[in-house]
Amino acid sequence: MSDKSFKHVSCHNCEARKDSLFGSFCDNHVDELNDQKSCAYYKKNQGLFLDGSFPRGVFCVNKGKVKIFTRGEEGKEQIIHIAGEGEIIGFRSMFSGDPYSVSATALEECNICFISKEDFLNMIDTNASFRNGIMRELSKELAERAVFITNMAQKSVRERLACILLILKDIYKEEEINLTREDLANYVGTATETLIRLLKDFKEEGFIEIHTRKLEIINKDGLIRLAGN
Amino acid sequence: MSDKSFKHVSCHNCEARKDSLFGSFCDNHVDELNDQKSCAYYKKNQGLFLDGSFPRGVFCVNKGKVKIFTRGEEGKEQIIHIAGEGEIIGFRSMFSGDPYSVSATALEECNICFISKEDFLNMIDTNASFRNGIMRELSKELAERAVFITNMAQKSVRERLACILLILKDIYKEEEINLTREDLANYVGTATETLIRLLKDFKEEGFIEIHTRKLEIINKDGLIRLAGN
DNA sequence: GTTAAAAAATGACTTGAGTCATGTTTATAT
DNA sequence: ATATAAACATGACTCAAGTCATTTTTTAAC
Repeated sequence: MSDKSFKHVSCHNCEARKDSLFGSFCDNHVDELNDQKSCAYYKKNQGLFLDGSFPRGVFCVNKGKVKIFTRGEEGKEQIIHIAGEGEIIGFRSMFSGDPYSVSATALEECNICFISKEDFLNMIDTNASFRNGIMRELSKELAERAVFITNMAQKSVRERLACILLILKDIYKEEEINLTREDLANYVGTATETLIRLLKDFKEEGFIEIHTRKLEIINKDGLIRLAGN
Repeated sequence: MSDKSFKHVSCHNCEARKDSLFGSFCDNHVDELNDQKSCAYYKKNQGLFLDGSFPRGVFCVNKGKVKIFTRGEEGKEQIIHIAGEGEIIGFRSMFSGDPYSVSATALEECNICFISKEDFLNMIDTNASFRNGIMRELSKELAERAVFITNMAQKSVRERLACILLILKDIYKEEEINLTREDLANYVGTATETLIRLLKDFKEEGFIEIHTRKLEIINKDGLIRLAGN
């Protein structure tokens, strides 16, 4: 699957690690982490794991973006989250014996490290502050998803698009948002055609600029007002 | 707020505890739990906690049902979960310093115990199997919410109602489902009028029986087929 | 038991957003 | 460079589900 020949990035000087859950590790723990992890290169659209398969460990994004999604009845994707640099992916499934409830796919060229289930659970057991970080993260995501559910249930597609663009802004930072219209539609929860029409509206209303496939937000405050939370 | 005079239910012979996260506690731990907890009676529509306030501990439902919900922009409730006997409520907010992201209100007369944050976190730190149970629970809910998001995004109101009725069937067991039309609508994510019309359809199609406010599912398989997952 | 208020129900009307068909542009592979 | 496929875009049409107004029934209060 993944190209294991990709050069090994050291955890010590991994920029992504700094503001990740591994960020507060002391030197000893970073040494250990560095020994345990393996590095891999993923090309665009390559899968990390699939809904229904059993997890063998967790992934940590060093570079690139990864979409986390489920599939509805007719196979239509629903994007739940887009993970960026420093995010640990797939640790939810470490604690139950259950298979993955979501799938993960690289959205662009990625460099992603892997830590085995055994090593990861050992860290959880022996490192209380890391464990607390993980629990805090689980709780935080639970809260985020409650908001997501409420938005889906109560907001119009237009409002939801504004919300999602703001979320993406935080993930892509100064980079331009680079998603297919279909992925964006599958995040907002709408039809691709509807999404395309709304993007055009947003452009005409001066909220965004469209550079072919890439999107740039030029009126963040306007979007915040539109999103309404 | 709550009537603290409600008789103290012992954790030792609490039926609800048996299949709760406290279920695997050894006698010593049950003793401790029993000493630490306080019992309270909640009347219908009484709040346990409010979105935005700071948690002082966790609640454990001994008897009754509790709705967990957020509020959208115009104050409209979105029910995220209905907690029944044996469920521990509000532990997500224990791990972050954040205020509650959801509110909780008794749907009927309830008997609910309370364990302080300090005691709860102490259990987490010292009892690894309890801690693992909590982490498993957090993960499980995260997976459930991913499914909920996907349903909201991709299913019709009719399909969603079928899903929610099946979820409620598991919570209410042999009891009849006893929610106002408004609460049901706020769970399905629709307008009260639409929900009422759909309930009528379901009745005419032989899926449910309506006994004034209470609902009885008489064709579970039919609903499963309709819900489509 | 009477009254007031809350919840449930129904009808009429409107519209946001989905579907389908088709055309155009932009990537990707050879 | 050229072909082929994938992604993007637009128009026309439909309908699920929302809103608003009003009535009926149920529940709770006095």
